Amino acid sequence: MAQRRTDRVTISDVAALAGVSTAAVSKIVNGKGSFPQATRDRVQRAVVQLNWAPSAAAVALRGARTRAIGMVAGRTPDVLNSDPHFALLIAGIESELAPRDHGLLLHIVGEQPDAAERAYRRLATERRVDGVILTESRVGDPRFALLRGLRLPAVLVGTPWQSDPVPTVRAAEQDQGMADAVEHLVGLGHRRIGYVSGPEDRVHTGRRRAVFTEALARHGLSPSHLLASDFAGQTTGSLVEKVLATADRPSALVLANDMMALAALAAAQRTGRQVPRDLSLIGHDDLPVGHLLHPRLTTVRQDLAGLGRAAALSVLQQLGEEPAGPLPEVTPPQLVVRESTGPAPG
Amino acid sequence: MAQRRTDRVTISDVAALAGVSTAAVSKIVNGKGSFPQATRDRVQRAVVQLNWAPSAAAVALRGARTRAIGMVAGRTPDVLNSDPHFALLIAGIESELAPRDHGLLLHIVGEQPDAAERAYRRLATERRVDGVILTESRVGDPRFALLRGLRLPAVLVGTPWQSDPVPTVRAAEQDQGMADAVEHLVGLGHRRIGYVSGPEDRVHTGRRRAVFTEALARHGLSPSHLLASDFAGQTTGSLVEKVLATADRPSALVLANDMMALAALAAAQRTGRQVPRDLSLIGHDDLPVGHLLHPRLTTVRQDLAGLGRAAALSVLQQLGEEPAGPLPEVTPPQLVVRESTGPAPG
DNA sequence: ATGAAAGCGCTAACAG
DNA sequence: CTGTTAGCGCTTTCAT
Repeated sequence: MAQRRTDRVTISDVAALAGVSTAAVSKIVNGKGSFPQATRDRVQRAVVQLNWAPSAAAVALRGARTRAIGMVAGRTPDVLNSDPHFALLIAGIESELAPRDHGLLLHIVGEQPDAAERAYRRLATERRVDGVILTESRVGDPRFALLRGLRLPAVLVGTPWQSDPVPTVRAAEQDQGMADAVEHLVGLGHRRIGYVSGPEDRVHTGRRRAVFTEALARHGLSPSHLLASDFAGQTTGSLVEKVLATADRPSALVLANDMMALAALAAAQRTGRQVPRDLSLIGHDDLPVGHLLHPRLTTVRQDLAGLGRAAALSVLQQLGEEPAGPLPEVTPPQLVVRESTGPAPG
Repeated sequence: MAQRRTDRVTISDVAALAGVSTAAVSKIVNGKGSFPQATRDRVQRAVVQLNWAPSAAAVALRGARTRAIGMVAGRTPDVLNSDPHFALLIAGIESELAPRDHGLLLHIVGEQPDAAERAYRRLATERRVDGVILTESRVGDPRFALLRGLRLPAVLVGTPWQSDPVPTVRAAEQDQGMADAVEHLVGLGHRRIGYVSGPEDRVHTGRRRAVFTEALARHGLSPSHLLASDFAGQTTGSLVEKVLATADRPSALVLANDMMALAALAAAQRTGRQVPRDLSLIGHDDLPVGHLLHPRLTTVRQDLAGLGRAAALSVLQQLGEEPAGPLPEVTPPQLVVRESTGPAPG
């Protein structure tokens, strides 16, 4: 009796144990043909007993589907870390991929533009993934063209740079949250309201600032300050410290994300201001950290997990893995009033 | 002339264009045989022109190597988010995998124990990855046995539960940071020092608490409080608020990570205490957020990126993808004194 | 209803 | 030095 290598159990081992052909095993496991219950049971038992599962490589080679989705984060570790919205997004993505037996192949590359491009290119040419999820839409984003050339299905989470070059998932009423934030502040009597934006190359940066400005304009107001920061909390901190030291300082500040708001809060405390007594603060995203601050952060909540779920489903639909149909609703950005906003001072 | 499908360029296309056999292409691309420069050039040109790269699936099927490493995070999205140390770790891992052309396949599953097990099992049986990186060593961790049964190479980042059941990467002098933290506090005159620990099922929880207690004992002191919290900042916040309301409250608190310290800081402020005047606080990990707080957080820095790098290299060595040899040094945990610690009150 | 056989794209033996 | 060939593990016609 021939001694097979004990490693690597294959479909043939299962077939042998069940006393059927490999073709039968394949069909039964994939629910294809129609077999007598007895046969099906024998095969199922053999599968379990041998702890067998089809080799992903063989399946991929055969059918050209890898059952993996790619994601490339073009950020330095540090910045990635200080903007934890990624984690929420990824969790949402995974929650749809996992039950459908798809994996998420993650690449964190530096900020050099060609590093990201190389990563996408390899994902495509090596056929490691069936599709990719794009985040952090940028001005003049070169990835759409690249991915199209690579014929790699993709979804963008967020606002595309120009026309819809690639399927996109985003919340309806995208701008309402920011508009509400401004209303809230104005309603509290604030007149000197500033905005601290993130990196200029992000598409949403310009957009949110525009919404902010327009919302103020509806009250005959204009921004007291338009500060350009980045995602590094340090920058925001020193920027805000500087502004608070001036005579025409704002009584309220809206910031592009919660980590920046956290930095602003510290800056305020450092310069002896109290929040919200001397300065109101509104963040963006509603990251868990906002609850942990004192005062608790008023913020514009984004349904990051929902966006992740919708994005995953969207690629899956493009791949024909998921029946076409409307994507699940993503909850629109929504103002969550907590403790960091209050009446305008004196 | 036969019209090939325009899609999916394969090695045969390259071979045809270069006028050689597929074997020649394979060898030249992989630097195996020895060929005249002219041939090599023709092949290289064809590769570039066709934008070809070997199909990962075919290579994997052939060689049984997928060039991917797996990681399973058994956490709920929210908890994952509030403990961003993952991001730093992953960044470290990627920084070694990427240049060696390996991917990181990430699975975020819930906290149900069997979810993680299923994930590992599938990673192994479907042969989606060549090895895995384990984090968050737990008491009675069932993963070692599982992975061994699955014959899936693995490394653990952190302290194993018992004997070394699986290769492990960690810093030398693991306990020095915590010991220094206690020294620092005692040196500042603190006598009532408490510790707020994370989930009991983590191996490091008991260990760090023990080191804390021993370090105090060297000064004839014992912990004023030993609080058992979890990673949800909320829990820590209310725990700390409660303790601060008592008469025998601590004058200093050491916390199991920086997010918990952040929560403690807010709790202190909420109950009208000033840090560090009324209460000194020491965190753990040195996450970027610590810089952004006011006061800036004194913390025990962990070289998370270094751990990630070492872990990646360690699996790669097990796989024979990387020459055996000593792993890079991981910087030992180190006390970073900033502003959240000060002289004991009164 | 079930099995034999071809072939997905690649590489390692083996010929020439 | 270079090409032919076999086969990795699986699925899918096509026969039986």
